[in-house]
Formats: sequence, C-alpha cells, structure tokens
Amino acid sequence: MASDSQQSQISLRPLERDGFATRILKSLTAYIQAAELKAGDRLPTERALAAQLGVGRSTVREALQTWQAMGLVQIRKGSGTYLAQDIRATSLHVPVTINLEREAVLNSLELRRAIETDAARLAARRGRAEDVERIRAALEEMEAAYAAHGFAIRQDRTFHEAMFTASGNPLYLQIFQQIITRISDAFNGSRENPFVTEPYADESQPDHRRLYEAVAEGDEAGAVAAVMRIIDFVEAALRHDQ
Amino acid sequence: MASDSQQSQISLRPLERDGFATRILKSLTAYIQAAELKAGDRLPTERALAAQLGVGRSTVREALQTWQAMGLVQIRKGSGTYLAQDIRATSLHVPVTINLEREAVLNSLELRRAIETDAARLAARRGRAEDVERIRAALEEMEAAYAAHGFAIRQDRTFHEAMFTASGNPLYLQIFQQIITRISDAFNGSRENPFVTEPYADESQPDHRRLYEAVAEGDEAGAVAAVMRIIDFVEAALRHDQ
DNA sequence: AAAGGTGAGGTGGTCAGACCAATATTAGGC
DNA sequence: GCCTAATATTGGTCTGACCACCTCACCTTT
Repeated sequence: MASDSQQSQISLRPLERDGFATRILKSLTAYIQAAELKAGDRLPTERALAAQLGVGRSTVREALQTWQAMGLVQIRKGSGTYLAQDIRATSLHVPVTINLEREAVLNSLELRRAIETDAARLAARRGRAEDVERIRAALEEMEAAYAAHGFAIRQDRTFHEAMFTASGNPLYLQIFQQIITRISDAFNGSRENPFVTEPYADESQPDHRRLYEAVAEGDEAGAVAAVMRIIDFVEAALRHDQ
Repeated sequence: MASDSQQSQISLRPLERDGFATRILKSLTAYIQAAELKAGDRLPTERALAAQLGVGRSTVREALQTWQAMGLVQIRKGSGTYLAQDIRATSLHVPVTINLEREAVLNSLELRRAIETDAARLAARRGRAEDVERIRAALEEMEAAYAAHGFAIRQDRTFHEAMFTASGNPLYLQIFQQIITRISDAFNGSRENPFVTEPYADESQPDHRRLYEAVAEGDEAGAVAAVMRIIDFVEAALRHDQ
C-alpha cells in the first residue's frame, strides 16, 4: 500500500512519445538559436521547412499553428511567419484559461495590487540606476502626454512595466503584460467607451510621481503606499463605472 | 500633430477578419455549450466536424491543434478528441511564456509569497464555512500522509489549492496551478531527487495547521504570518539545495 | 524626381483524397 | 463466459492542387 501511494506521487512518466509536431518544434527551436533569429525575424516558409525537415507541409502547419496559439510566432497570410518572441530552448510555455465573469476585472485588480506592491518594494530596495532612469523617462512621457491630450493610456502602461522590470523578477512583468492587461483589454473591448478610468487619471497622476521618487530614494514603504493609492483610484473608477 | 498622437492611442482596430480556424472554434464553443459537454466528454470526430461545418478536415485539425496547445482539449490517436476543461463562451485563453533561468524557482516563490499572503488574508476575512471545511479536510489528509510516508507532496498541493480557492479570487488559484506549480515541476523534472523540500517538511507542518486555524478564526494577520513562515521554509530548502 | 498605379511571383489558407498507425469494437473459438 | 483475432473507427501524415493575399520591383503619370 505504501508503494502504491508512492507510485502515485513520484512522477514516473518520461515517456511521452511526441508526435511530429513536437519534434518539429524542437528542431525549429534549435534552428532559431543557431541562426540567431530575434523577435520580428521571418522564419523559413512552410514549404521550405517541410522540404528541409522531410515532412509534409500540413504537418509543419499544425506545428506552427501550435506556436501561434502559444504566442511564439505570428503568421501573416501572403507574407510569412514571424517570430513574436525571443525563443530559447529553456522557455516554458503554459496556457492560462481565465473565465471572464463579471468580477474578472476586480479580481485582476486584486492580483495586480498583490504583485505590484511587492514589485515596488523590490524596485525601491534594488534601486538600480538604469531602472530608475527608465522609470523616470516613462513618467515624463506620461505626464507630457497627459498634459497634451488629457489621457496617456499607453504611457501609463509603459510606466508600470518599467516598474515591474525594476523589481528584478521577470515573472511580475509577465503576469502584468500577459494576464492583467489582457483581462483589462478584453473587458474594455466589450464596452463603448474604453477610457473608463480617465476621469480619475488626474487624481492618480501625482501618485505616479511619488512612486517614482520613492523608488529613486529607496523608500520601500513610500513606494508601496503610492502603488496602493494608484490602484485605489483605478478600483474606485471601476466600481463607479459598473 | 495632436491628431497624430491621438490616432496612435485610440484603439481603432475592431477589424480582425479571423480565418476559418477562429470561426470553427467559435462554432464549436457554441456546440459544446448547447450539447452541455463537460470536461472528459468526447467531441465529434474530425471528419464529422469537417462535414457538418462544411470545411476541409485539415482546417478542422488546425483549429483543434490550437485548442490542444491552449490545453482545452486532449487529442488521442485512434480514440478521439476529448474536452479537457469546461468551456464557456466567455473564457479567455492567454499563453504565458516563462524563461526558465536559474532563478526561476526563486522568482516563482517570490510571486507565490505575494499572492498567497493576500489569498490567506482574503480567506480569513471571508471565512466561508464550506471553504474552511475543505481546507481542514486537506490538512488532515496531508498530516496523515506525512505521518505514514514522511512526505505528502500531492496533499500539500491540495491544501494550498483549497486555500487559494477560499480566497474567492479564482485568478490566484489559476496562477498557482498553471504557473507556479508548473515552474516547480519543470525544475524538479530536471533533477535527480524531486523531493528537495522534504527534509524541511516536518518544520513547516505545524505552520500549515496554524494557517488553517487562523483562517477558521478569521485571524487575517495570523494567516499571513503562517504563510510567510511556510514559504520561508521552502525558500530555505531551495537555497540550501542549490 | 516623386507620387501613384500595375502586375508577376511568393506565401499562407483551404481543400480533397489517399494511406498509415493506434485504438476501439465486434465476431469467433475455446 | 472469457480470451483472441478480425474488423471498423479515429487521429496522423502526405501529396498536389487551387485560392487569396501580400510584397516588391517596374512602370506610368504628374
């Protein structure tokens, strides 16, 4: 019986006899590394891949389709297949399914608060000059855009991305970019006016500057507090809007 | 000039003329909902889908391949295609790419600390009897398994999943299941002995019980503290092991 | 010389039909 | 009744064809 429990716990499954698709992707990964292809570069054509790999074109297509689903490549009809990310052999690709219930945006905001406060704290603790400089640049662009047009959605996103980058934990940036913003986009995409949070922007604008200053000065508590206030504003805007 | 900047900000792109694949998936989603198919159920055969949708079989295959990449279906040669998740029309599927550098596990632990402390706090605040009961059941199973075999990896995971469920924010559970544990698995898979944290398990065992008690009593601070100690042990084990 | 229009070739998108390999089902023998 | 072998079903792959779209060089027009 003890051995039974053990069997079900020890991961004993290095079998996985992959189909062609998996092998093609491995081969392609090796090729991409060897050829030093970067994001944006074009891959060989489907016909060329099929010929060089010695498989049918439909098989190549299914493999590439898989990569597209994982966001690794972008297939453009009539043009070619392009790398969408820098690919390394050690990359792990996981699909995440999110049920867009009514509270999905508020839930994502809760998640954002949890990770962004920590990210701000880490950023203030590290205080790398290079990171601080990038945050400052993003901040000034955001303030300029806001002064000019009254909104600065893209610049705001860039600012927070710089924050997450400065935390030194790439997972934070990934979750922000690939989960939180996508939920937000999906939510905004189904509404008439996507600029839900704009009327509140001028209230949170000063806090963005305080956040930058706190990070620059290594003030962890101040950075966390600034993030809390910023997210409070977003949350208030959302609740008011719903 | 102002209009230029505005153009680049306002999202003016509701075009996206999807290929067949996307339309097939939409149609399939509707069918699955209408037929009330649940996870584990078998989908119609590729040939049947092609005939009913009026498209070629290869097109159906590419669409299903996409779903498999997203983890929605499992395709079994010679048997059929099976639903791997309950699918709703409102589900959002995002691919997340993680670079498994050396520090990926420590990074994932940092992420886990950020979201699990918040999840524990929320769980203690809500204190739903049903959730508390499930946590208790998982705790007792874990303690029993640990007393019997000296390890309880699966039960430990179930316990924490019950915690995340009790938080009321499904995003937390998803990130734990689909990102954190997969990073951990990928890391363990490449090592001789996957039970890295086991020698430390008996130290963190009491804290699991304290975490349960804090949640049951609505003690938010106590729950957060217990999570912190648990993750401290895991982190210590990791650092010691590396 | 610069702007806009045109056409040929390249590339992904789709289809049909065929055969293979793994699995599931059925029919047969004990 | 149970095990086994023949058969049917289903996904996996290949081929070759045609279409729709994009690119880009070439040409016309201004």
